[in-house]
Amino acid sequence: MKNTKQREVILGVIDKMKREKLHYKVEDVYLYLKSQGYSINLSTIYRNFNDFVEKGLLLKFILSDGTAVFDANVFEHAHFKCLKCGKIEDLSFKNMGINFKKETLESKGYNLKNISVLVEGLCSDCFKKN
Amino acid sequence: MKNTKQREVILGVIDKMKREKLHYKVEDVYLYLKSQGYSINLSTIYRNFNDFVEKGLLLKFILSDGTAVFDANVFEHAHFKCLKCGKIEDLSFKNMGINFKKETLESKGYNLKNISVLVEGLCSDCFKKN
DNA sequence: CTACCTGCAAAAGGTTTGCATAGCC
DNA sequence: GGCTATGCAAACCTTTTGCAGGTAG
Repeated sequence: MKNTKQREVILGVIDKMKREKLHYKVEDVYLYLKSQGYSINLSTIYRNFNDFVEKGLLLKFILSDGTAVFDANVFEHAHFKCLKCGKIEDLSFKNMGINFKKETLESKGYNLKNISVLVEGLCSDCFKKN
Repeated sequence: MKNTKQREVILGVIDKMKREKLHYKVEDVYLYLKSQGYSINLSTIYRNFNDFVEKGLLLKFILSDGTAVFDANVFEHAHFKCLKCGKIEDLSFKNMGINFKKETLESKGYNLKNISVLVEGLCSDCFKKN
């Protein structure tokens, strides 16, 4: 993997995502970079983010509308998405009452690769306004 | 909602899905109906299946490749998808160690609409062949 | 120099939509 | 007859891909 200017900038975004617990779609990354004065091609973002997912630096999950979201928190956890304001938050498995018994499947010969838990609804702000 | 020939046929598919625990994408429904001698437009399948989801007769979830899958089992449960053969199976929350503490979020003012749990990996058959 | 990256434009794949026609009720 | 549903084609959106040119090592 070569050190290109684009990759450097993208790694900066990933770092920001990690520090600020942000959940970005490719489009979000693109717009954010644009706002910072960088013009990086969408394909480049797609390629790099997907590469970083494979490398385990990022986690990718799919919303109910089918679009992909990237998360720099790669520790196993769940997500909440507000259907009104679009906000996405991390939820810990423990707090949500999830204690995955992987053995249940593994003892039957299954090989698990990834687990995705998505909770959708209204966040408290949006629910109040209803 | 009117009783059309197409709707009747589609309800038949949903009944079959329920009895045989099938998980169909729109394309699957289309091909199945074709194999049975029916030629129903894809749009019609999309519109009807989405209507039935809203009515609570079907459940819809999204795979990691972004495509939608319909399930006639609307009882809260998780799904396993084999990344090699594509097979989809139901998993009970209980067996998987999931005991959703909805109150955790509800007590904070959230209003939950749906919870989607997707486990992906290799089923035992495919894992053996690896 | 060579392999890998990027930008661009086009393609792909799934899903939705506008419109005219058909068919329940 | 009026209103809903369907078929068809086109539009949409996100994501992927082929290719030509650019750049790091």
